[in-house]
Amino acid sequence: MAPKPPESLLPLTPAVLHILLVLADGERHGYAIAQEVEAMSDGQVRMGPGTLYGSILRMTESELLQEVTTRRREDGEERRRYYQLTAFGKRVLTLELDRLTAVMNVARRKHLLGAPLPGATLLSPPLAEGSA
Amino acid sequence: MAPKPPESLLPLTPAVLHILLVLADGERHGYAIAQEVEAMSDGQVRMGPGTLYGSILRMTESELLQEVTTRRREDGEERRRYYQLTAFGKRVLTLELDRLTAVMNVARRKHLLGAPLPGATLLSPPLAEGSA
DNA sequence: GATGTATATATCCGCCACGGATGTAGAAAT
DNA sequence: ATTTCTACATCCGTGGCGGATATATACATC
Repeated sequence: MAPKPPESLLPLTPAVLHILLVLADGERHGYAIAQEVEAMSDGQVRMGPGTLYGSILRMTESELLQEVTTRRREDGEERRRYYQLTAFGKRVLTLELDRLTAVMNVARRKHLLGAPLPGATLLSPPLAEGSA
Repeated sequence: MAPKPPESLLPLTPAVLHILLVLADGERHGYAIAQEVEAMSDGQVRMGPGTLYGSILRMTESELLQEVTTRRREDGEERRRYYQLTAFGKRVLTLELDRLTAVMNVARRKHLLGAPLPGATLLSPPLAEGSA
């Protein structure tokens, strides 16, 4: 069921990439995503509600994410809505990181970066399970 | 005359980043830029005329580029319009590459990439101080 | 107990970049 | 002569961004 070629979603927008990166650690609710993005980018990337919930909606529609239904209701946290990556989302994230690695390699060849990457550039870590 | 903080232009769109990367080698005319971008991205990034000339226009307005006037007229190449990076453009490119390096480092910490970057030299030490 | 701030989600809408379609035109090839 | 490639330019529909705004709960402060 995600018969869409993952390459067709590339390149990702910064907002989408950052959301995927946060969710690579595990499920999060929307507000937490925004906070982590800001933290991980050292305050450089700020996600307002428009970008946040708009991106989440589009990403859910394109099946990069899915809402976690098992959680919630346990405490008084009914307000929060948790999201997690789909297998498709992980694949797209990997492809985008590969693409960025290639871009960085170009930059390095042009001596725009300091350090050379040790050979093994883009190998995709085993994708493991496929929920969905 | 470029009193605009370079960070305000970040993050760059893929089109703008690729154009800057091509021009980092030296001056090029528009059509050559499009060809090199397609070549360097291994055909993944295709730049139609709308994106190409639209981006060049905006980049010139924001002083990332400037047209080269000394050239031309030498042969029968009056058609071509050559562009080169400004110092401001080089600075923005460096900042964007630093930003991308930081993103890649985050990805690496999460084990989404294979190889560790040795130096990651050119940014300010990401850890260190505890402001904010 | 009222007021303020942080948490948390949601919608609306203007702005603007992308990028395909289209047009022009000289140069080179067939 | 016609086609193709080079080279630049403009138009405009689509869609993401992202601030403004709204709602509501929890908690701290006064």
